[in-house]
Order: sequence, then structure tokens, then C-alpha cells
Amino acid sequence: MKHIAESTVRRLSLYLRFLEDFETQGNKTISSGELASLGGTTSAQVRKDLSFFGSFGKRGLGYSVSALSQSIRAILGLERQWRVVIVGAGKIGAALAQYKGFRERGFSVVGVYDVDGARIGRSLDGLTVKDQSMLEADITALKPEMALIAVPGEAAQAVADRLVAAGVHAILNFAPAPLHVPADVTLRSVNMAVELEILSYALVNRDAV
Amino acid sequence: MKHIAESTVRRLSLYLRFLEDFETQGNKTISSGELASLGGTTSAQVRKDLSFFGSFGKRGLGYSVSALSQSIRAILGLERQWRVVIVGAGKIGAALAQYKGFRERGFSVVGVYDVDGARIGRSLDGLTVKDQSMLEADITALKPEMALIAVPGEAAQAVADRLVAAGVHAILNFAPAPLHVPADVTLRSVNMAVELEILSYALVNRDAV
DNA sequence: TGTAACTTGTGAAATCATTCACAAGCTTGC
DNA sequence: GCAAGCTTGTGAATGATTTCACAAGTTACA
Repeated sequence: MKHIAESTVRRLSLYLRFLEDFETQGNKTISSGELASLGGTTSAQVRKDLSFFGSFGKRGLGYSVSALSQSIRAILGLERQWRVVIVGAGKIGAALAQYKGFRERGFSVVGVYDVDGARIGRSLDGLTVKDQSMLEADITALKPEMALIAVPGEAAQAVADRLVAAGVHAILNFAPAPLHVPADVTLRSVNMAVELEILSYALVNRDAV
Repeated sequence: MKHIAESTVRRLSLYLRFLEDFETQGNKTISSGELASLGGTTSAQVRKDLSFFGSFGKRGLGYSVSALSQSIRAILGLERQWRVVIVGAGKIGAALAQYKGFRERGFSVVGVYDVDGARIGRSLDGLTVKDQSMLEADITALKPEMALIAVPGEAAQAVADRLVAAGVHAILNFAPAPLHVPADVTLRSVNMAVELEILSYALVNRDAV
């Protein structure tokens, strides 16, 4: 298949959320225009995004909410459970470990690790924080597909290297540091300070934005 | 000034981080190529990003690390302190309130609010969680420029409306819900589940990514 | 059955972002 | 002072993404 833009994948994930909300409200069908207004985009954008993957609607009627949800779940690979480990049990790591939204959407946290003795052994929503030295053995045994990095910036690259060596192919990095991984590993980073700085830019350049 | 792409602003924020690291290592100048390799981009991209704002380098030599840091800080509006309020003192809100990276970069958290009596009065790194009913009065008194929303999805739009009515012009939303704000308010959203779903897509479509 | 009102799917056009490629400028060393 | 070696700044070219605009399919209803 042709390469799909990240912006398209991100929007599909949002559409899925709206479809689920829409379904609980008892609606059976939805048009591209309705979906667009929920997500702050345009109906043409919605239709184009979906068209990369096939034809899901009925002309004159719109999309079946349940069928489209199902199709998007299949496209995104959400019909299965994904196992996730979290490295770093500080404030952010602990918050992520206890975040209900992950499990609801099929992401199951199977391990939380830290180097700090004061945190090891602590219980987070039924999960016990383990010593980081157990990371490799656990990855071998539990075969998590994804990892979240929530350690200080200085430690992040070393953690990423260990995760990659142990066989993890997808990493979501919350540490404020640029990470380098091999081409066959997917890496995404969330940097809260960068997000605030973009807001700062917008505030001081209001006319230009 | 011409409109600047968000991708450019985001990279500027990253460059600034690399420049600061680079400076603590005692380096005086840096070339666009070095800056690019730190950030996983190209030297042409770095030069183009900077060229939107002026001419900061010396041909044959590169950029003065300290002068460029300073220039980027000015561009991003980071030469001043920004006051931030956090609405929602659950796991995510509390983690954000205690995140050191914000204060280090000039973002000062001046208030944390919640509706839950069990959380009100709790102390987070010197800040006391207040009842959400005090939000408007505090915004009037403290004049925060930015707000972080870390409440459940269902409550997020109502919080956003109150923030906007009270005069906040920049919002960073961590709630998993689409928010609608007037055009003169800058809104950004961070949705962790979406990030994981993009990883999921990448894993099931490895060849296509 | 026929018509009016919708809505999709999609090439084509327009817009936006990145990469190329090179003239021009600065530094160093002889 | 001059040549060699770098590196910037930037138009032009390329590539990617979004928007436009409309033919074609569907429904509702008289």
C-alpha cells in the first residue's frame, strides 16, 4: 500500500473516538460533514482520509457508525491487545501506568520499571514497580510490543537502546531528549515543554497565527 | 510577518534545547549540519527554519551558540515568565504541576484546581490544590496567560469555556476530547491514546511506514 | 415511476513544506 | 594577499497534503 501520512493516521484515531461517542448516543449513521465538524476538519478531508483505505460509505446516506468504527479499528490495528511496558515510575510514569484510557483502548500495561529503590515495590493500580534490571528478562518473557519511556532526559537514550536490544519495535518517549533508534523501530516523542513553547510563540505572534 | 508553519516552530523549540545542551558542553559555535543531526533533520531545513526570522549565522563559521539560543528564545517569546494554571489535579494534572521542566523554561504554575473534595487542599510541590469555584477569581487576580486542562473528557469543554470567558488565550488540553474555542484562543491538544494508536498503525503496517 | 435532496468517492487544482543547489561570504594558513 | 576550505542564506524545484468541484449512487416521497 501507498505510504499514508501521519496526519491521516492521527485523524483516523480521532474519528474513531467520535464514532464511539456518537454510537453511545444511539446514532446509526453519520455523514462526513458531521464527522468533520466534531474533529474541526472538513468533509472532503474526512472522505479523502478514508478513501486511502477503501470505500466505507453509502452515497446519499453517509457511513454506518458501527461498521466504520470497526473498519478504522482494523486499519489502526486495534482489534488485538497490545502489551506495553513503562520505564520510569516517577510522576509521569506513574500517571501513565494508572491511566484508564490505555486499557480501555486495548493497550495493556504489563510492567513498570525504575532504578530508584524508593519506588521499586510500590504498587500502581495492581502493578508492582520492578527494578529496571529485570527489564530484559521481562521483555523476553512477556513480549511487549511497545514501551513508554518516562525517565529523565539523560537516561532516556540508554533505556531506548536496551529496549531495542531486547526486541521492542515501538517506543513512545516522554523524556525531553532526542532519541535515536534503528530504522525498524518506530519512535514517537511527546514533549510537554515544546507544546507550551508553541503556545508561547502563538501568544507573542498572535497576528501571524 | 508571513505565517510560520507549526512544524517550524516545533523544530525551533527543539533546536533551542540542543543549543543549551551544546553550550553546557563548552562549545561556542555550531553549524546547521551539527544542529540538524542532533534533531534528526537536515542542514537545509535548519537554515530554512531560521531564515524565516532573519540571518543569524556567519558564512564559513556557523552560528554562535549563545547568540542563536538568545535569538530563538526571543522568537518563541521565552524571554519572559508565563503564568500557567492547571485545571484537574488527578494523576496527570498532579504530575504536570510537579514537572520541573516547566519552571526551568519560564513557565510558572500559579494555581491548580479540582472539583474533588479529596484532592482540594492537597499540596503539590508548594502549591495547594484549590476548589474549582475559585478559578475565575484567581484568573482575574493572577492573570495567567495559559491553562492546562487535565480533567476527564466529559468535563473538558465546560472547563475550556470557563477559561476562555475568564480571559485565558492559550490552552493545552490533555483531556481525550475535542475542544472548541473562539478563533482568538490558541488551543493545542495532547492525546496519549492517539499517540499509542499511531504506534499501533505503524506496527501493523511496517512495510508502509 | 420520477424527481428532489443528499452524500460519497475521487481526479485535478491549489496550497504548503521540504529539499536541492549554488552564489556569496568568512576564516585559516601560507 | 591569496587560495583553499567551509558554511550560510535563499530562489527554484520537488514532493506532500489539502481543498475543490462534480459525476454517480442512494433515499424519500409524491
